[in-house]
Amino acid sequence: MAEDKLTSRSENYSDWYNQVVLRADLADYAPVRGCMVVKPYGWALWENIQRELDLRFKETGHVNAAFPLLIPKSFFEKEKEHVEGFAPELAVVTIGGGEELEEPLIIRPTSETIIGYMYSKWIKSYRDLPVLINQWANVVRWEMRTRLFLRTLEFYWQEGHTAHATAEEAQEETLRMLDVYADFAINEAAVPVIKGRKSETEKFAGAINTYSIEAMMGDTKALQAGTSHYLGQNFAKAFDIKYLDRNNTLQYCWTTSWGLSTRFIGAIIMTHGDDQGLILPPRLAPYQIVIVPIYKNDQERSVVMEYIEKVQSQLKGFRYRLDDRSELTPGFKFNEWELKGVPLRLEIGPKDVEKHAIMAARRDIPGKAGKISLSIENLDLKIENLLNEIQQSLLEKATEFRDQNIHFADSYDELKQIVENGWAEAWWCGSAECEAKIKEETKATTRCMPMDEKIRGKGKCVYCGAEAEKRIYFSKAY
RNA sequence: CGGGGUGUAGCGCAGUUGGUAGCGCACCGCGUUUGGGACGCGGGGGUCCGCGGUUCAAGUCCGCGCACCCCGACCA
Repeated sequence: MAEDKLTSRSENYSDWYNQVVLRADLADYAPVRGCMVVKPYGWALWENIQRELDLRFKETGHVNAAFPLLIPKSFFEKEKEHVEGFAPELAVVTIGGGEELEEPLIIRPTSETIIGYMYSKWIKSYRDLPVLINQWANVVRWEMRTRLFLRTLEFYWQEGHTAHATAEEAQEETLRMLDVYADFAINEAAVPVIKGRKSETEKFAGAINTYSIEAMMGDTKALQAGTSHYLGQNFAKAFDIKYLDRNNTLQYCWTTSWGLSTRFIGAIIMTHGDDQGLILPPRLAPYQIVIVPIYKNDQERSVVMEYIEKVQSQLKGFRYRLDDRSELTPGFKFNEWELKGVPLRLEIGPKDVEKHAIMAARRDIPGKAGKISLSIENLDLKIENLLNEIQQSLLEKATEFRDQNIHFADSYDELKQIVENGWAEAWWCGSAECEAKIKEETKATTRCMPMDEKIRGKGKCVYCGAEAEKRIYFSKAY
C-alpha cells in the first residue's frame, strides 16, 4: 500500500523502478534469490500482452504446444556454440525420487534443443514443412545479478520455433516475427522500438543471425525487448532435422526461434512511468478505467452510487473497476490508482450527478490539466476517444524522448560523451575488437544495426577509423 | 565472483555504558470524516537472520555462517 512519496526518477532511477514494481502490486520478491512472484495485477498485464501476441502468432499461421521443462544434459552438448553460451547459467537436476540420475537433467533455459529433437522425429517430407510452433512457458537461467522483471532466474515468455524447407523461407520467418514484435510494441504497448540485427558478439548462442527490437528506457538506457533468430541449419544438423525434398533428396531443415518475455513489462514501466508511478497504455492496462465515487454522507452516497450504476451501463466495452472501498478517502484512491498506472480515472460525486456529467482525469497528464468534465451523453464514445488519445500520446511522447536522446557520433570522443546519457549511432567496421574496446572504455554495448533502408552508405569506423559499411547503435543497456 | 550496505512486528526504522523490546505507517473495533495521500479513542501482532562463545544477564560484545539489496564483471 502506498503511503509515502515514491523516490523520484531523477533521484535514483533504479530505486524508483523497484518501488514502482512493488508498490503498484505487479510483483514481489520470492524466498529464493533472484526469483519473483508475479502478482495478480502484474499477471493481468502479462495476460493482455499474451493475448495480443498470441493473436498475431495465430494470424501468421502459428500454433501453440507445450514441451517439457526438463531436458537431457547431453542435448546441450550437441550444438557447440549453444553449449558455450548457456553452460554458465544452467540449473541442473541430478537427483530424482531420491536417486542420483543416470543423466542429469537441465531445467530449460530455452527449448531449441528439445524441440529440435522432436522436430527430427516429426519431419520426414517437404510436405511436413513449414512447422510453425510456439510455446508459452517459463524458463530458468542462473543469472548473477537479478532485477524484478528485467532479469530473474525464472521468467515467463513465449518461444516460437519453426522449421522450413529453404533458407529464404526461414529468413523471411525470422524477419516476419521481428515485425510482429515491433508492431505489438508500438501499437499495443506504445513502446517505440528500433528493429535491427545484433553483432556477432551479441547474438544468440547457436544462431547465424539475431535480430532484436530495442527500446529506450526513461534513463536513456537500452532494453532488448524481443528477439528473433535465424538459426540456419545449425540446430538441424545438431539434431538431425531432415526432410525429403521434391526430388527425393534428403535435406537439412532451416530453423528459426523468437521470443518475448515478461521483461517486456519492465519496458512498459520504464518507457511510460513518471514520478507518480506507473502509466499503462490503455490497450494493455488491466483496468483502463477506475471509477472513484465521492460523497459526504450516506444520503449522498446512495445518490452517487445509483448514478454510477447508470454510468457503468456505458462502460461495458471497457475494462473498468469501481473503487467502492468506503474506508478510504478519494484523495488516497487518486494517488493509489495513479501509482498503479490506470490510464483514465472517473471521479463521480454530487456535483457530477447534478450536471449529468463525470470528471475524467487522464493519467498521462498530471494534475488539473488532465481533468475534464464530460456529460454522460454518449459517454462511451467520448471515453473511447480519450483512451485512444492517451494511447497515441504515450507513443508520441516516448518516440520524441527517444529521438531526442539518439545522436550521431562523428568521432570516438563524441561517442563517449553521447553514451553517458543516450544512444550513439555510429559507423562501425564490424570487428569484435573495436566493439570490445568501446564496451570496456565506455560501458556501452552495441545494440543493433538498424534495418532502416535509408541508412546505407560508407563511413569510417568510429573507433579504428577503418572503412565501415555498417551503422550501429551504442548504448548502456539493461 | 569482487566492492559496498542491511538484517529488530506486514513495511520503514529507533534501541545509549549489556539490565523485562519500542516508534511511525499498515492491520482490527467504534465513532466522526470523504472533490488530491482524514482524525480521535481503543486493540492485536516479536525465533531481535542462524549457530556458537563471553557474561549473573546479550537485540546490544566476540567468532563463524546465511540471506537480501545496491555498484561492477556476465546476460532476455
